[in-house]
Amino acid sequence: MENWDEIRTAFQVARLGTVSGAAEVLGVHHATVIRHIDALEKRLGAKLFQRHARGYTPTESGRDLLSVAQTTEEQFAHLVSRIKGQGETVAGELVVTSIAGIADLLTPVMGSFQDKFPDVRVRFLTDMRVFRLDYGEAHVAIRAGAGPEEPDNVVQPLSRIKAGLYASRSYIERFGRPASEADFGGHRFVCTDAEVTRAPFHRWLRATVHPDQIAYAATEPAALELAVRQGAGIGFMMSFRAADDPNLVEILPSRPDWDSPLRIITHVDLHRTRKVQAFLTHLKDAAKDWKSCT
Amino acid sequence: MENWDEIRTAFQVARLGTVSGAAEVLGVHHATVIRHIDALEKRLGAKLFQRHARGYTPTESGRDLLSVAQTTEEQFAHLVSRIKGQGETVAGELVVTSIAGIADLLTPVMGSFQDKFPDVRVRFLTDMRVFRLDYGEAHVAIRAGAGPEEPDNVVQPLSRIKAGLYASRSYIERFGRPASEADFGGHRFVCTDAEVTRAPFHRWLRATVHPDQIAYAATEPAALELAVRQGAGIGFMMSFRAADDPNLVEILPSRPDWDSPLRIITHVDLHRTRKVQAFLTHLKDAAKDWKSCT
DNA sequence: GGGTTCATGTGCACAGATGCACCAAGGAGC
DNA sequence: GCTCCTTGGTGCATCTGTGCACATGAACCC
Repeated sequence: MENWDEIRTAFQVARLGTVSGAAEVLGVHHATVIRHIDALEKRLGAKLFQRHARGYTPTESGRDLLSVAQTTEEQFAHLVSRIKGQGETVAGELVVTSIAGIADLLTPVMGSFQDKFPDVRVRFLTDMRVFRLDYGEAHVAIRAGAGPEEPDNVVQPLSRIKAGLYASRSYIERFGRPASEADFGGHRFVCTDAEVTRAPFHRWLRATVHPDQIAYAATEPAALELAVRQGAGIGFMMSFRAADDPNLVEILPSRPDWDSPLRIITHVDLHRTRKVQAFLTHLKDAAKDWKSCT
Repeated sequence: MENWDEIRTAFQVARLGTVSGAAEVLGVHHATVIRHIDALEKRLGAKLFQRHARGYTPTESGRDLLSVAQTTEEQFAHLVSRIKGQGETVAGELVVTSIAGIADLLTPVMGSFQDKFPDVRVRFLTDMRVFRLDYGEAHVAIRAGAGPEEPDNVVQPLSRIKAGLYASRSYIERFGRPASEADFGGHRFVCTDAEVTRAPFHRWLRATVHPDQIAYAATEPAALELAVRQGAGIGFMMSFRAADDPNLVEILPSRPDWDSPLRIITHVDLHRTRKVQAFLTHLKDAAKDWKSCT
């Protein structure tokens, strides 16, 4: 069955009983209504209406169409009101994606957001690959570093994640503690395995120490972190993750160029919706409390 | 929500994920699809799809539309198959109307028809007023006499209802039995009250006997019949109704010009359907068995 | 019974929707 | 890194569908 508009026209004729009445409701000329009915009946090969001087009386088929189209109209009306209201309410699915490293920071934010808006179902996706906002994979992405800013995306700065150079007490007991950058000779380091890394502190580390000094390399950030904690070498960690571990010693004072700027990225189509705006506001509020760690 | 076709277009885009695919399925140019989506989103004030190089990905609203339109398409498909098959099956409602006088004859016909086609719901309407086929009030009408044949109606002869001139034995005991038409003087007659009657035997009676001889007149055919049975006078009765009453005596041999020709009338739009045809065949078969009474 | 009103039906002119051609851009595969 | 292919986007010519005017017929009211 092609041409749903003709069904809609026939529906109004069946409901009102006259072509003229249907034409007025539909906002078209009554000639159009007649032509729609004629075309529909011709294609169906069956009469939907009995024509007479007082109007159109639906046949059995016409009454069948009436009841089906009646529910269709109601369904569509509900659909429209849902869609129109959808931008105005804070409900439904909210998909947030970020790098795995800051999941600790974001999870409580998600939780309190859901407390505030119970109708929201949060999906928090962390994966190695970068989720694509323009494919509709997520509403909001939180990313680090200065990534490519695609034209369809809205980018907002969130906060700066401070990274520090740490070593475990067990490492210091074995290899000593370098007093400064000049004292790095002979020390062992932990660094990401990837040659090209976007993290500024890892770029700094690769530029500063000799490649042979990198005793432990891994692709997984969590693995690197564990290596530092277990004394495999001196390495970078997020300050907020190292802060509560008394076994870790900060080797050098933190430098601003090690910081990773966090950015909030939303697709321009979704950025305007109240749901996304509510989450952005909530996220920025929560980020103020991160100051102690950044 | 006006313009159901745009919803249908959006449905196919959401289902297939690409504008080109939807255009092919819908049999239109892909530019048309784009314009439909744009118009729909503009009117809704919400994005239904995220556009990207690999196609259109439905948003939350788009997925909502998808599921609603999915069921709509299925409903319409069912509707179409019902309507297309409706002319081919013998089921649903069958509305038959006739004059009250032959309800005795028709009721068993209805019963056996329903036995043969259990899916048919029969409505047998008898009323003083003439039901109008062109208003869809009935599928089949059985009428007597030579009525007006409207252009939209299909008229078929059914059979002839024989009428006879009867008197009760009690009447004959009191007033004697006329041997012939010439012997009618001094006798009492029962006739319809209406000056203009379409029944041929009543026209004959009014033309034959003096008005003063009409001792009993009524508008209701059943009342006239009862009057004859009770001995109020000599009067016409349907032969099939008088045959099984031993108390009634036929005064004159039946004449062909007293017969009422029965006609089957159907609306031209409904005449072709299998349901009506099945009933007409069944009715004509049954009418052959009426021969004994006609 | 005649005028009035409201209904459907149809020829014609126009406009908005459609199709076409072409362009641009992003993946996929080599 | 290259080309090929698929997909979306847009200006322009065309055509189908729409609106208008008018005709026609039936029912209703005075």
